[in-house]
Amino acid sequence: MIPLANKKDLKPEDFPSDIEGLRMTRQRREVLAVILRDRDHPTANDVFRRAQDRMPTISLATVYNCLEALVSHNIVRQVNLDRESSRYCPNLSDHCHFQDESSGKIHDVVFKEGVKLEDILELPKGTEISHLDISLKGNFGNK
Amino acid sequence: MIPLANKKDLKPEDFPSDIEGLRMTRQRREVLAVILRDRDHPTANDVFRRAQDRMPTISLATVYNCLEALVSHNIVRQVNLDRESSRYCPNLSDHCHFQDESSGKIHDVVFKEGVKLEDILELPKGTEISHLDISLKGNFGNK
DNA sequence: TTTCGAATTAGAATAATTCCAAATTCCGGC
DNA sequence: GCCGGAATTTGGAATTATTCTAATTCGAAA
Repeated sequence: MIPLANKKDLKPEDFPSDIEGLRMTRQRREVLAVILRDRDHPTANDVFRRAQDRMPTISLATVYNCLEALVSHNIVRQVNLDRESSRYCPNLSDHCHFQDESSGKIHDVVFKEGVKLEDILELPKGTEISHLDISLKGNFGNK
Repeated sequence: MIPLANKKDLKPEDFPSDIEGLRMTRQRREVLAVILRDRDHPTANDVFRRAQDRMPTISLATVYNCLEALVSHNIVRQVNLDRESSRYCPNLSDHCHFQDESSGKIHDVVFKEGVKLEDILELPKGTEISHLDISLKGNFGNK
């Protein structure tokens, strides 16, 4: 179900040649590897700089192309907080994002067991949800 | 608590000279009046075009300035969906946003009675939430 | 009425992202 | 292995929303 979620140390060249119907090119492997390795919700530009370590000729446009391909094939998730640049996240399970205001860092937060949207929101009957985005900002108590 | 939420038909010139500690200039009144009148979550540019009807000399920069002043004084709320331009909303009560994928229109959705965040999310004890954003995308069933 | 800080303005600047057209790579069939 | 068409990559230009800047205007208080 989340085939790649735990493959933190898989080398790019070991990825299968096709993931979720997406042909894995050299660049796409590299971009994906960066996102799986450093799970700190990097921006496109972060990914670009990191990918350059192993692939100095990769271009920013390609990073954007790869990210869009990976996102549209549900291999990685795009995270938007306010008007900041998009960030990318290899965690595909249902979760939301908490931004610590003192560090700016983003943490994944999961739902409590058994929570369903219909229990929380007044939605017209029959409403179909295709995307859900929850983001929080605040501070951890122990500070 | 939500002093302006229902003042749909208040004329700009009738606004008090100070709202939530913000001095109400001619331009700020006009911008606020537009947001209170048309509750369709306009973008800054929408607000600009509408404000020009009654105030042809207002500038886009001013609209941005006014919006930022109104938002930071908690008089209107800024709504960000994905990477689209920010939208503005006079509804200050706790609610979230549902974007109908077929029309693009945005609807307010409220929480069910008594729902609390701590009941829904696995948050480290003591976490303080300063901002919460929930947005949904999908379709109404009856279509 | 004068004054002074705040607000407004037009236009330039910025930043993230997308677009474009050319060059390269990939892959199946010969 | 070689060829052709399709997909991908690339650098740079273009776009878009928003912010910045510096000059001007406004407006409340003295």
